Amino acid sequence: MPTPPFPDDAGALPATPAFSPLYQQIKDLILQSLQQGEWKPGEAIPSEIDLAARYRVSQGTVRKAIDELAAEHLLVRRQGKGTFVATHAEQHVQYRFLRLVPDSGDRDANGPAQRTILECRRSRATGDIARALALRSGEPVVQVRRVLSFAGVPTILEDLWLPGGPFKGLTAEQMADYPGPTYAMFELEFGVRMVRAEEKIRAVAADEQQAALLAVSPGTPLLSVERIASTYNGLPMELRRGLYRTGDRHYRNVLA
Amino acid sequence: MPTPPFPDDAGALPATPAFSPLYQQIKDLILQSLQQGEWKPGEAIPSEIDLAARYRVSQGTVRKAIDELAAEHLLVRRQGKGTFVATHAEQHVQYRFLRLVPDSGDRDANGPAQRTILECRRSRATGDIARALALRSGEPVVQVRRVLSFAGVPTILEDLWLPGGPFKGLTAEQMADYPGPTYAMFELEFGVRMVRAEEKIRAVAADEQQAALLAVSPGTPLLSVERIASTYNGLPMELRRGLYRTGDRHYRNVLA
DNA sequence: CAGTGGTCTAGACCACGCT
DNA sequence: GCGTGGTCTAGACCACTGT
Repeated sequence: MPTPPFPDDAGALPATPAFSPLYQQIKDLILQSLQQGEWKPGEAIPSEIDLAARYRVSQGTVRKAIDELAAEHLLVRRQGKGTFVATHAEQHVQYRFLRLVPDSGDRDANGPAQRTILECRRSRATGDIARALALRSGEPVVQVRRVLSFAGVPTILEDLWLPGGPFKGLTAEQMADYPGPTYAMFELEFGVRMVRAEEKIRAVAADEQQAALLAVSPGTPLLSVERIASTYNGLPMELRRGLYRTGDRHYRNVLA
Repeated sequence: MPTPPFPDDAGALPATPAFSPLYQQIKDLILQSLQQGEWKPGEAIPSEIDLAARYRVSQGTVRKAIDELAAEHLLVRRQGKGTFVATHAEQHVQYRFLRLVPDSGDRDANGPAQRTILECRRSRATGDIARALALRSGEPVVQVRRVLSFAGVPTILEDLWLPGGPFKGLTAEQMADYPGPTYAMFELEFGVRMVRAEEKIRAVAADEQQAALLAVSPGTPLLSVERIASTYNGLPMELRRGLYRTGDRHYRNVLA
């Protein structure tokens, strides 16, 4: 199936050589299958040998493609068992996207966050929301406002905007009651897997309303975290604006 | 040279199998050469073929070791030229550790930062400084305070602590005058290459002195960024506490 | 035991950068 | 043209997981 990486057949010399290694083509094919839901989060994909046969390629080439996808956390290899589609529904990668940790470092000190849904309603995208979600102004979105508390202490105030199409039918109950990460619920209920995110972080002062919801004094410095999360194809599927109390917690980042 | 990955010779059954793949052993040997300065930042290391001969191993095994070191940004591969020791003295990786970017996104909008050194002196490690740098209380450190400005606007106020041994002789002039990243100067002048860093981020309010140095009103929310940077062997070689103005800039982070 | 991913090798050929 | 890293293959064997 994958064309061997020969120079183009047509006589016209291409401005871009458009050379793409075989393993890259295989990677794209696997990515396509993930995108189309041929293999769902948590499921095993076919063995390397099967994939090699399917794509008429050596096992080594498939291996290199899978290696890269595993490095990007789209797949997870498990020796002796197989290769699996990564999912947010795993104890072990639970907090891949939440960087706020207790100063003690012990993340599980006070268990999972309690969620309080303040609001969950359909609305229409304003200019900047639309821009962030690659929609047009006025297109339907789902808007959620919630507070996350740890050990009873309100710590994060978040607003979420989700594109109305893929998230049609999302309810406050779903947001509140699902046992596990919100992104795991998105996978299960809406078939949307968040794969990558970009965050912009600032320091801001709490206004009256924010202060009340987070039980701090107005003017308290808070971390403002704006996140755009995207799926396999790179299309943005969530805009999130959070305010983090950083009294006894901090945003942890590793530069490598 | 590298012992084949056979089970231990001794009869005692090991609690840890202590199995280490060949490429991992090669990786460690290369790392050791980097640590000992056999190849310096910016220089080329021997070709894969040479290394394969040196370690009595196939080229593929060396390749896998180098692949991982390149993924960790310790080495840089350049097709047709060779493999080089990574360095901070490169236009292209200039800002690998500075995550504060203009809201416009264009990092080079107002060129490199201007550095104002407020202080540069030898002192002795207090408890928490010592802990961060893996020293004992009272051991000598070099302490630097500086302001970074962009287009004339003071934006970052930083305190640096460096272990006194490796950084013996560091002067304010060196900190101020070196044309290029500070970490490049550390490589060149002190043979210390920063390889990894961990940051803890909080929101704080500017006090009187900080406000004056950053030309903002007291109480302005600022990003507090505490960084511990380490060398090849993982030993911490710098503690840095910065305060960032985030009026028209933000700390950018990618979650992948 | 069979099946999976993980390691190691050897060899052929390709793409790139330099001289 | 030569030397570098980059791709691709084929085959052997190891380590881990389940039956």
